[in-house]
Amino acid sequence: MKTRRPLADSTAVHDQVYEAIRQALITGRIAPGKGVSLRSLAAELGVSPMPVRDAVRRLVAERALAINPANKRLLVPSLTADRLEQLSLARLWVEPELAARAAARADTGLVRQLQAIDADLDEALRLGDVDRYMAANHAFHFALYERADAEILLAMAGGLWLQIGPFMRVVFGRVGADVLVADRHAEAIEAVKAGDADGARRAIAADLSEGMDKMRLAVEAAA
Amino acid sequence: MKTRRPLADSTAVHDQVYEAIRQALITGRIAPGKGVSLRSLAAELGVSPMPVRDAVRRLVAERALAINPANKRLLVPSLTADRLEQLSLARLWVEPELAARAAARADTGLVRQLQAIDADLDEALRLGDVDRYMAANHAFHFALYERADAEILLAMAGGLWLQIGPFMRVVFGRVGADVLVADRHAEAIEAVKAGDADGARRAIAADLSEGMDKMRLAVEAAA
DNA sequence: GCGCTTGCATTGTGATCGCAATTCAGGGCC
DNA sequence: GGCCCTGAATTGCGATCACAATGCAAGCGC
Repeated sequence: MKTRRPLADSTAVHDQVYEAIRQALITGRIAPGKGVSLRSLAAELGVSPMPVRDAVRRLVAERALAINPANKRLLVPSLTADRLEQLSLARLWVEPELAARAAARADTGLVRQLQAIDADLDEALRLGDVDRYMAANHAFHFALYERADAEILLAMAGGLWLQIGPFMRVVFGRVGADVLVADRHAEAIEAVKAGDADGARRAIAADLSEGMDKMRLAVEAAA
Repeated sequence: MKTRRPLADSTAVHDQVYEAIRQALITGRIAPGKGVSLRSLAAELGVSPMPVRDAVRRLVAERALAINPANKRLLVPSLTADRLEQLSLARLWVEPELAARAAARADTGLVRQLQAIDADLDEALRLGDVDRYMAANHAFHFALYERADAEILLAMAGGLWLQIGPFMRVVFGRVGADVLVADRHAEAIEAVKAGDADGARRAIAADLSEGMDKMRLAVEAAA
């Protein structure tokens, strides 16, 4: 337990903690609205409260976690229609923009990479493996977005996905993953292959738009 | 030095530190590209390194500070044309959107508030008080945006202003504040008064667009 | 005189401790 | 039986210490 790690060779502990909590949030393992605590998280992850504090600060700054202003206690933000609407709007702006830039900078390597991820995604869908589907979907979008060479916009998109994560889990829990997909990815790949920026923008916008509509319905149904 | 504060009555220390560093960044008191350290900041602010760590984590998450990936040391992000372009794009999307929503929800109280701030802004301009001008400009925009009742978009706008802060200082250092203003604020106020969402959107978009163009020129001139 | 190396100062990270405040359960009182 | 009050446990915040690693500069060797 007390083994001191040589700090520089691998990622810092607070980064690992950050990733762990992030994944737990995205996959919905921590229920929205529920309260958490530094010490409980630390115990659960087998680390001291210190790196958890650092990770939590980051997550709060990214609005993936919230602080009850009265008692200053941590809690997972609740899923509201209002939040979803704002997140949808923001995603529908940034992500098509990133897709358009990426398409303009694409090469055959990217196309092959996207095709491979999309194949994996279809496989996950066929098997009904929700976790794998979500991972592949994330991988697909961000493999594309990274090519946009737009650090700030990319970070914005990452933050939005982090906040939208819990909503996705709600959708999958209600309607199943299969209804979510109406393959706009192939459309996007074609646009990328052709270097068609506007085509990629439209494909990604359509992809998001459909997904967010499903989430909206699921959230409304939950209320 | 060791006086323990009753924590609940006022804001926490790490929040005060956050605000202090934030202001220092926005007003350009810490030069971009320069390195800072937790202990030096702590000493400068007269607090222990601990709350500085918390504040810095937040600022890094908001990309107002950066970490040199090699030595993990802190530094103020440099001003590049690429960063400015992305920030401009993002601002030109969120802020007009916020303005439009605010205009739809406005009342006479907001109008009076905006008029008062704008008067203060003009006064600052007349006196050549750059700090006061920047504070008033910030106050004007966010008094409006807060009325949009869109927490997430508002936070996004806040993060963008924080990142754009150093650029503003560069502009003022080069061309002076007076050339920045071509009073779109009056135009915005009129739209708000009339509840004209699209008018407010256009006015704010024009305001930003002109300001960002000035910054672009200043940054290009610096290279 | 110049380059390299060694030693010290500084840096970020993590652990541990103390404090104030809130939360919650239990038990006594009416 | 229901209400309140009290005490223990939990929580977030801040301070201090320890440690590995990097940066920097003085001093040695050539």
